[in-house]
Amino acid sequence: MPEGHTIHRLAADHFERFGGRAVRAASPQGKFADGAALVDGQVLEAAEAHGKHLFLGFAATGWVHIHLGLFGKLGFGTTPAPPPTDTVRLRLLNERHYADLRGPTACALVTDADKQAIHDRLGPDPLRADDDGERAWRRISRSRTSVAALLMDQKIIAGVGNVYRAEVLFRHGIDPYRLGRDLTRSEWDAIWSDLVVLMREGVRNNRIDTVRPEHEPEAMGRPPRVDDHGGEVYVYRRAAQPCHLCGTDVRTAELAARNLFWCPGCQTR
DNA sequence: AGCTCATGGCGAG
DNA sequence: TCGCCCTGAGCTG
Repeated sequence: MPEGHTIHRLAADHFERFGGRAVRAASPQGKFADGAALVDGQVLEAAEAHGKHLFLGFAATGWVHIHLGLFGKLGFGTTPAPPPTDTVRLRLLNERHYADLRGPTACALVTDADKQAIHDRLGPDPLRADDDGERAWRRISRSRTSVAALLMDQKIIAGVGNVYRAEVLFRHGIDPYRLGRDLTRSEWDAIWSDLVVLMREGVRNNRIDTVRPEHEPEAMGRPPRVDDHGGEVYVYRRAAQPCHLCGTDVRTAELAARNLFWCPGCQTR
């Protein structure tokens, strides 16, 4: 269950384990049997992420395009690899490592042109060094859509998911129902640069932590918090619990078939 | 055993 | 806006 930080981390993890050498590839589940057969024995030459899309580059074969969707998972292990279960869409293997892909929305061989078309339809990614928030701002500043919906739109900005959306809006005190065109330039600049910092830290730690040091439970005089999804957050999945800062109950609502979380006490701008 | 829910996204209408 | 696709964990019974 990934946001962009997970995918960038997976790209680096793949290259570290499999880069520059021939890999064995198989599709125990069968849905990628043809692709796996073409990749089998090829050298992994690149691993790249844009938003939630992962690309594994094999010179003779092209790119394996992977999108995990909501349920997909990639798990690494060291050899000897156990027999794959029947849901493994793709297993990569070398002398030392294996990687099992399960439940992806997409796993397909694509050409350079196909890959470029995917880049072209995605917005700037806070984790890509050459990207900046300019293109996103142009669309946001003209949009009558809520900033909450815009942040989840991968054509506008790539890699942000439901957790980063909720948390970055909290950190900037912004009401999620504000319209894009009502955002100020300086508010957007602050959101973008904050996402760069938060998501880089997400890649490093392989989890989403958004709580500022001065708001950590210890600093607030509260007992350490046990979190059920692996990171320290302000509002995500904390519906009806008191806000860490103001004590107001965190609210939740459905927006475009996803759960939105925010603090009505803090997010008033 | 069956249900619900989850850090996503696509295409049909 | 809705239905649909993909998997697995954590309930309930």
